Amino acid sequence: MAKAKKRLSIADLAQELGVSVSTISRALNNAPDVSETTKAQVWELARRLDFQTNTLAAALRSGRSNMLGVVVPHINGAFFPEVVHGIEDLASEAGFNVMICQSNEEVTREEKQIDALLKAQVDGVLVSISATTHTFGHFEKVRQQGVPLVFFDRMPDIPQVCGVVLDDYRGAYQVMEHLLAQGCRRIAHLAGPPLLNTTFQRHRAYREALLAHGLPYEPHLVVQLTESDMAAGAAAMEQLLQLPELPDAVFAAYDFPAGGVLQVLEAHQIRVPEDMAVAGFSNEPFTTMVKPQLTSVDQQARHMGETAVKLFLQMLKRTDNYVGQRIVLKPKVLVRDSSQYGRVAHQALRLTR
Amino acid sequence: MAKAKKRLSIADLAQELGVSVSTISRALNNAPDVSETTKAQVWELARRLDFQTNTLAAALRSGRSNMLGVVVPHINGAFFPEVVHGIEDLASEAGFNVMICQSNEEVTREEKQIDALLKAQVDGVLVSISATTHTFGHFEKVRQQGVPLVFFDRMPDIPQVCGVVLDDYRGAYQVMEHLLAQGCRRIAHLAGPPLLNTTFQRHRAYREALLAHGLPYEPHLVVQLTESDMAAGAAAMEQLLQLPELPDAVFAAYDFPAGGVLQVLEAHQIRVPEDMAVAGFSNEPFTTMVKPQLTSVDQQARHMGETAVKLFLQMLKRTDNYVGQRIVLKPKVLVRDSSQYGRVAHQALRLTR
DNA sequence: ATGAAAGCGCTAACAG
DNA sequence: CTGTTAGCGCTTTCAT
Repeated sequence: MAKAKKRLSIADLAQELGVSVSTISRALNNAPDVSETTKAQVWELARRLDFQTNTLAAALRSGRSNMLGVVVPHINGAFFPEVVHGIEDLASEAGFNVMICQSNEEVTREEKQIDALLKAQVDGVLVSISATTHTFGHFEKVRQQGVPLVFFDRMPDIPQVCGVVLDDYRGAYQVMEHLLAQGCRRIAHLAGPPLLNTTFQRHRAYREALLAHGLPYEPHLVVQLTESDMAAGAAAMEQLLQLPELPDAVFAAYDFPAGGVLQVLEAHQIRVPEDMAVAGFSNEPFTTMVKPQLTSVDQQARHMGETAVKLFLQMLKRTDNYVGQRIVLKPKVLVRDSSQYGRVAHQALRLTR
Repeated sequence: MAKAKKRLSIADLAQELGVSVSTISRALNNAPDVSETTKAQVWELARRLDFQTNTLAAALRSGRSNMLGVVVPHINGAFFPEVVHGIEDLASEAGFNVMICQSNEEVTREEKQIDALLKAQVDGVLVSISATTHTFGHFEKVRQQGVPLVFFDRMPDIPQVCGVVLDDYRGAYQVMEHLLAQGCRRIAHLAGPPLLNTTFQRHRAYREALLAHGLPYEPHLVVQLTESDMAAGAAAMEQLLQLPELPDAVFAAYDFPAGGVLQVLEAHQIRVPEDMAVAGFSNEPFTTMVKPQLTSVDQQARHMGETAVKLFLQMLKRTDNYVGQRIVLKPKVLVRDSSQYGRVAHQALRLTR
């Protein structure tokens, strides 16, 4: 195996072509003030020698790295991967390389990741905060360094943030209206982290929809999930089954717990949706694979990712202290058999909230 | 909003403390030859001023970036995210930052990602190749630059590669033995990309298990999947249903297609496993949420990720032309209701192949 | 249209 | 134990 050869630098190309390094640099960057002939020569030589410009050096000198940092809480399930897809598509189109980091739902890790990104001199940071993020100093730091900061889906509750979110309230409210329209009157809720905007809104919609329909908000019908996986949903359902009076519907803040609910109900031979309707949130692919298929809410993942990048590009163009906008995407409720009596073909809910 | 202040450099710290930059550098890097007192002073000052060492400059100068590049075909499903978790855990423990890239199952993208990683001067590259990777020049380039290269799960068929894979053959063979033991005699196979080592081995095991049991290998019972999602599995099953004589079992190379199979069978009111047994591969979480629960094979995702990092660390320590080893992990067959008549509590298969 | 030269912020000899 | 110094490879004025 060949010993690590010294990589060539633009100086090598310069020497080879008998021009200066600056000419090489300009040619490689397609600067407007280089003659077409030299430019062609340089590119040809670079191609022939398989020259790779050292991005580190370029970034160090220019202050721009052409890298976009992305911090997500995790990449389980379909949502975040799909968002990341959207991000990558648009970002690479715009000439940026994307660096993905997982915070693992831990603030400390999130802080470290942000630090690492900043140190790597990324040109922008896109973040969906962790469930344990209740301090925001690390985000301030990003802004102080003049690095565009865009949030997506999960957004901190601080002023002047730029980002794109789903209208979680609306999505959840529509689910509730649907359940209520189906005749459910004792609806339980499996709630996500109360400090996340997303699950907070879903919970709020749950509550307000009940009240708007003259039903009481009963705290013992609300179970706080500690995880967002199947097991957590199953545990929550077991807990609900201890109640003297059972709910007639369960609305979970995430799909996986809703899946756990279905399992427990089946084990207890409780029919869905006849005895109990079930709905989740996220439109995970598995929701159409379970029986009955799970009612859920589409979160526009891909669109969200693309929008985040667009916001970033906007910030990049504007002045230093431009504070971007906040975009809200419309959710799409997908009514399926787990909540639908009689399996009537059902149009998307038309809501007049 | 504050205007992007100039970030401080070690020169600033040096001036502040009245020492030289090299002392600062050494202190910050915990070099052994710095007095504890100065070291403490430096760290204290750095902390107080919230100094961030510029990794770009450090990497440019030292040639080491403390970054590990990871290229995966995608991050859908649970497998690759889990592997990535394993990688991140061990890598961050060893002081490396992980940069995740998706090839999207496209060689061209894979090549670009590798180039980008190389340009960013990563200290190592961990790759699971795309389904369309049939040329390997980009991997050669990695080696030529002396950058440790480790494959995981999907590995190119070239000599002297270092990596960690699952014993896909064994896993698939065990599934087949299980199906045969259950009395299945006309087993269909939904095959993955024939040029990927993983799915190639699963297919080979399918074939050889049949032959070993005196059964014919019938090409029309093998459907080549074009995607690895539910829809592809559903389409494949519809195709199998056209056969004059139906199979009595379906072994899919991936879980999601197997899920699609279940759906189609249910739509056609074909009972599982009584009329047709079904098995997948990957042990996706949803496999325990469908009804009947899906027999599958655990791929040791986390362990695989950790092993890949260990291999990388080994290569880092060795000489330039050390070619790492190839590690094979044992799969674990998980027999569930989709293939198990009579729902007998079943131990993990004990195999004497 | 091209070249010369000054760094970006840091590390690593080498010298004390 | 600490300081001096020469770059890492590139971009970017400022000249020409």
